[in-house]
Amino acid sequence: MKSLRELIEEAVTEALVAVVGPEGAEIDPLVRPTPDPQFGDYQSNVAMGLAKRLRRKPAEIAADLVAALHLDAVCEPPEIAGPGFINFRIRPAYLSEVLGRLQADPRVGVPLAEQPERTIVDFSSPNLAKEMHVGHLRSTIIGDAIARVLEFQGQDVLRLNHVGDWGTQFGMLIQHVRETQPDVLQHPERFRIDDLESFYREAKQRFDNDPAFADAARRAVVDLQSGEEVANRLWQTFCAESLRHAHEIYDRLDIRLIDRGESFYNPMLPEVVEEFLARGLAVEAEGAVCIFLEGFKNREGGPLPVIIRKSDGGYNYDTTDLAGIKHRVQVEQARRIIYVTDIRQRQHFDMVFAAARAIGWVPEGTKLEHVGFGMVLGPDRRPFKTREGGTIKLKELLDEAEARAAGVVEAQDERRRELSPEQKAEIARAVGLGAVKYFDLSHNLASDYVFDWETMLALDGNTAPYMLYAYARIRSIGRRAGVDLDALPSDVPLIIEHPSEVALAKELVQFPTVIQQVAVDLRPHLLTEYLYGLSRAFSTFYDRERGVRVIDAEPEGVRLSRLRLAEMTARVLKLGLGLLGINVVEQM
RNA sequence: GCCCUCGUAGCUCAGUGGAUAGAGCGCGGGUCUCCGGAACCCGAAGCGAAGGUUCGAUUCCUUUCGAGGGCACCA
Repeated sequence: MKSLRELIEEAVTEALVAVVGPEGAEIDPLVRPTPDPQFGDYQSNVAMGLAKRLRRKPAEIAADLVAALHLDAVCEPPEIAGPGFINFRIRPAYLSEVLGRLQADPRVGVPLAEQPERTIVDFSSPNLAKEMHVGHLRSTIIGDAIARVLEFQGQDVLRLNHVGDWGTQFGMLIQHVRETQPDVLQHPERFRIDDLESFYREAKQRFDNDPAFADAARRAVVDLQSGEEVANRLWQTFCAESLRHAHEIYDRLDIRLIDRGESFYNPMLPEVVEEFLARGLAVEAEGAVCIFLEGFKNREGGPLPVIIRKSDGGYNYDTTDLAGIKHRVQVEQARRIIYVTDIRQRQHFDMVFAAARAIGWVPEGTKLEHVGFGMVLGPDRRPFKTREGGTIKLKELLDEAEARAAGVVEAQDERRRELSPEQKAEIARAVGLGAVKYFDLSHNLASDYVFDWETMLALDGNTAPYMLYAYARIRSIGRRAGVDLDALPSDVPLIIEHPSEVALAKELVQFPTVIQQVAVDLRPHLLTEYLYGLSRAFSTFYDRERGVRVIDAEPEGVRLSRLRLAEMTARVLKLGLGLLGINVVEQM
């Protein structure tokens, strides 16, 4: 189904053809939402730009366009305002017709992809040598939300956890453990993530301060690569325990991921280098195999290469990522590959994408996209750390979120004292985890944000507690009205008359457009903005001064219509929050 | 030095080549005998700066100031 905006765009384009001739079809009709409801819902700004070209006054052109428009079923007669704006106001009758079609649709108008697009979302991707920490939060949350939106569209999504399970850090760990913890080899089952964390710290310190150990660590990497048994057993133990730990976090966050670490691509690395060399796209420079691409410069202004084989013969993440692209395109048949990492890696991905395209691995129309996000900052506006300067473990952060949320729930409950301890715990979990996710997703991707418990757990404003409360309260309307909102007839005649009903209806019909936009732009905060706006529209609808009666509305037809509007609002909230990875609760 | 991201209200954040730049918190004032006030209404207060393109720029371009980040064998 076409969106309102598309309908108007098509009509304006048709009018343009009528007014200026066939080339009118090529003109952007410049249809936009209006900045102010007094100007209607949409406006076309095309007349102003045409004035010079046609040597006529914009208002006259606008008048001709309006005369040629056929939108009677959708809009009130368009008005010309200001220097030549054409203003469109959607007819309430049209809104109720559209909503009437959506009320029986569990997808609320979001179309299912006719031709699912094979899509890979590469996200979370922790380094397996360490416990998951706050640095992994954003990729995990954002990647999951993006995957959920694309899955809801019916795309064929593969969620890949490109874990760091290879490289020098494992050499350090292996060597350190081999020297100091013979026990681990005998009893790998006793080995826990906490041990890994402290081993890593110790190993890192030795690596930085003891050249002999550093050498041994590098040799341990060689052992690992050459299949030496002890090194490999240790490596497998580390990886297994790390992944077990990571999936505890994922389960808690309700996130599914397929682990496919860097080591998966190891066998493909030599041929990546060979292929670039054979095609003449890579050359040896300073002992390393480099791809020099147009437009990338180093600090001295010289060329900046993609290094695919180091001078010591080893491979790095450029090589692995290139192998990854090749595999994902050729074996996985991906048509869209989305990398969710922090924005500092933007240049790396720009270069790797360019290299992959240069060698022809990426067919026309296949999209490689980097979703880069900003840092999580502490109250001091520095990268978020513990008071002692250590990293903040994800597990502890989630624990604290739930504990703090429990306090919020308790304070709410004091007004009513009707929730059981189990209910409170469930609500605290939903609110706490929801708060962390929602706060993250509601920020513009590229900007850093300050991690602030108070703001994210506030009951007012654009927060998870507010949204969850909004949902719970609407559900309670059903209970109080003695109606099962989920069992309303699927063809309730919708009466959209009061301004607050019109405003709410306009919000509801926008849902498919917003989902579409998030899927294209990969910006989850567009969805949080929308859901917040929807909640506010409902708030006005339900307000005793500005809104309408609902539970006790008369006659029955009006009451049913308004209950349906409430139900649809709840449904969109639940669906929308669900696409952000946030679970709702029926009571709060 | 080059490149990237970003500078919007006291604070935390949205936003658009178009008509008067929006929320939340905080602040000042007011309303409703309140379907669970997630109340509601009014008000003060802002596009870092300067140029340019444009009928129109907060948005695009240039310069400049400021913040953070990246810049050859870590990922």
